[in-house]
Amino acid sequence: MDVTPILDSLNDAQRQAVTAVAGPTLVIAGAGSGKTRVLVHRAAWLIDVEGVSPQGVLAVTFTNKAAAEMRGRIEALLNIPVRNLWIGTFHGLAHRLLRRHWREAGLPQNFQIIDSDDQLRLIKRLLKNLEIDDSCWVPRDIQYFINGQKDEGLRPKHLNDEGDPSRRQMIALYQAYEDVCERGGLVDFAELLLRAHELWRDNADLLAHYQRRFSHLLVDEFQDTNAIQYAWLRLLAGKTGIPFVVGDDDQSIYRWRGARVEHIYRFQKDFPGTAVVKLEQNYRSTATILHAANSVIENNSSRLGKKLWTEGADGEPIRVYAAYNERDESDFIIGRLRDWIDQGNLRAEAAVLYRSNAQSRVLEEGLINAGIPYRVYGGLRFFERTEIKDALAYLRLISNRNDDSSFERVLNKPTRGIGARSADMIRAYARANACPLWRAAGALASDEFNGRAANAAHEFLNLIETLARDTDGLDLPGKIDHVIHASGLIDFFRKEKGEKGETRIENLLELVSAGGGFEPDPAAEMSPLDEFLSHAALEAGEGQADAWDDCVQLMTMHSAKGLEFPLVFLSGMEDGLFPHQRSISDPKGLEEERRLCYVGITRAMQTLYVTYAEQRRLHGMDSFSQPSRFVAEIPDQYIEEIRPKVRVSRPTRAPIVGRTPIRQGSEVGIRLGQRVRHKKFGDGIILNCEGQGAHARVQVNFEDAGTKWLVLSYANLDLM
DNA sequence: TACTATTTAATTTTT
DNA sequence: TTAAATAGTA
Repeated sequence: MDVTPILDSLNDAQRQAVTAVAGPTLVIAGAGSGKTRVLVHRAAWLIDVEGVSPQGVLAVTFTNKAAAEMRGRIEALLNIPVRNLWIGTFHGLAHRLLRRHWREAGLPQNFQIIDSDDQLRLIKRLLKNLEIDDSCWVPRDIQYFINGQKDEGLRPKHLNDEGDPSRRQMIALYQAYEDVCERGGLVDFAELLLRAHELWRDNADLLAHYQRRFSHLLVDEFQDTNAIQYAWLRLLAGKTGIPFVVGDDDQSIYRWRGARVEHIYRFQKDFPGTAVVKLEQNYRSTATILHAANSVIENNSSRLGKKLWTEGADGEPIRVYAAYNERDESDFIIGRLRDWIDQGNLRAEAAVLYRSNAQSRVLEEGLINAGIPYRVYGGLRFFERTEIKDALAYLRLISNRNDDSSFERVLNKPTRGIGARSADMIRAYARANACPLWRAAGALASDEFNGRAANAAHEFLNLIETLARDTDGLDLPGKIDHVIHASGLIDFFRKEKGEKGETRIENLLELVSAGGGFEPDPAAEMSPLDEFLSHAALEAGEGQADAWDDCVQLMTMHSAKGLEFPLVFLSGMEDGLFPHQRSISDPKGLEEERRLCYVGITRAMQTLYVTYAEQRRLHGMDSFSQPSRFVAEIPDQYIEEIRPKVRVSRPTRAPIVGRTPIRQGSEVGIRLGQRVRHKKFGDGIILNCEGQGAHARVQVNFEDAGTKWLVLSYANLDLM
């Protein structure tokens, strides 16, 4: 057996990982250390050298993109298409299992997946139904609560209110939400994972079957697994399955989404005899950039510990620019981008990263003015557009009349005279009789509604029935085409003025061709339509098109994870913005921000600029800020400071040490997040600043007295 | 029912 | 500031 193609291109550590003996393996793969390569080559090694059947390998990732890339690369390496090899996202694989074993999972055969937007709407509707004030019970918070519990594997029955009435309410809402999903045959993202876990947990035979089948489990981005995903993996691994997990504890940036870095720390305990391989050699960045990254991340306490290094050159210093304000910052970045482009480089090889999406605005304005093409990552995706979701809702109703979520969405879209009043009555009836909206509408239409409303309701019910009948024999694109026309959606959007309606219609037509291009799995135990609908929920499509154009890349640091660019700008590096205000006081939150910074720095291959603004217009008010503490964590020797050419003279701010009283009429020591004491209101935190000199005001959130705006020169605040 | 005024709040995002 | 959601009006 010639193993050259599999091992040739690997370094020692990578080779050690790829050829690890058949036992649990934990690969700590630093940024740019060839993580995917190791995973791909490991799969090839198992199949080609160890003689493991492709059937016996399960590879799990977080994104569809990663899954597709892995499959492609494995096939390229082995030079054969590997069917039977299960590669997919956690959600995709869970979905596959649930479709296959819907009975055991306690689901209807035609269950449908709802995305987070559907979920939120469903919760809002639920609150309205139960007549709960949604200003008191914020739908988003409830959604967060429900998903958080599911991520931990907890059902309402597992939860205890601990005597806390608000918690009791949350649990009750969770239960009510579950009931609605159950009735409508709806499954949300977290539910996919939870159900798949319960499926195995409660069906020993089934579990045994899959345990026998999958001898090797390959896991990507292991640091991002949540409790239920990890539990699912451990169930599958059982006593004999061999997990091979790859991750980087320093790049864990999704704690707020349920990801638990701790899994990477406890892996060795859960799987005794684990071989640990560290990949620290970096093939992406200059030594200077790596030194900077290492220095920053060293400030985190809980780490496995790892130091990136390269055989490459030191490269350029990291350039730090202290801008006067956000406009100045943007001008500076654009100037450098210009130079870059003028030197004959590709625009697409430059990326401007920021902490939060709102920061893209100023940059975009500047880029437009400068006539530099750019692309912002992370917009609305195809299957998330309203018009597409409307069309999908019709299709879902055709497949399942009990889908309340879809029913509600299109009941009066286009308007057909079913106003808020009629809709309320339908909801009330459905609630009183614990039946789907569909049945409620039918009952009311032929019974209680007066002429006009009854007509409208009948019209809607008939429309759906007719659509179902008329599309019965059609193929998928035919069905979609018929539905978007016959439902009146096309006409509805045609009336929308401006270009908007036109785009919407184009998108709807695009949906038809998406249906045409969709290849249903012949082995699937469901209709191509249902399969397409699931696919739409599970794979929302590309964010923004034009990826092939040569554009400067604008994105958040989160979305930059996994990418690399020769030229990178980290913008808005200010305390309060990054680290973000909301994470700053929580040590765990701060460490995660620091990891995010580490991710940001390690995106850069050759040139890295770090910029911050001393003054920034935030939420319509000017505020002052200090450079991000992360900037100070980069040793001076790697930094070259660039000062603005023209400085507007303004008071300098002294470093804050101890309790410095604020001098009248000056903003010395003021920064967002600063703790202050007021003689009447007590202790608080500065949220915002405005104006200068005698007019300077600050907004302070007092622990007891709430949030107040104070004029600095009168307030006599003490810094804490 | 559609349009307009007002209020409110303001990370990060994939499935 | 501004986007989105809600309330009010024609």
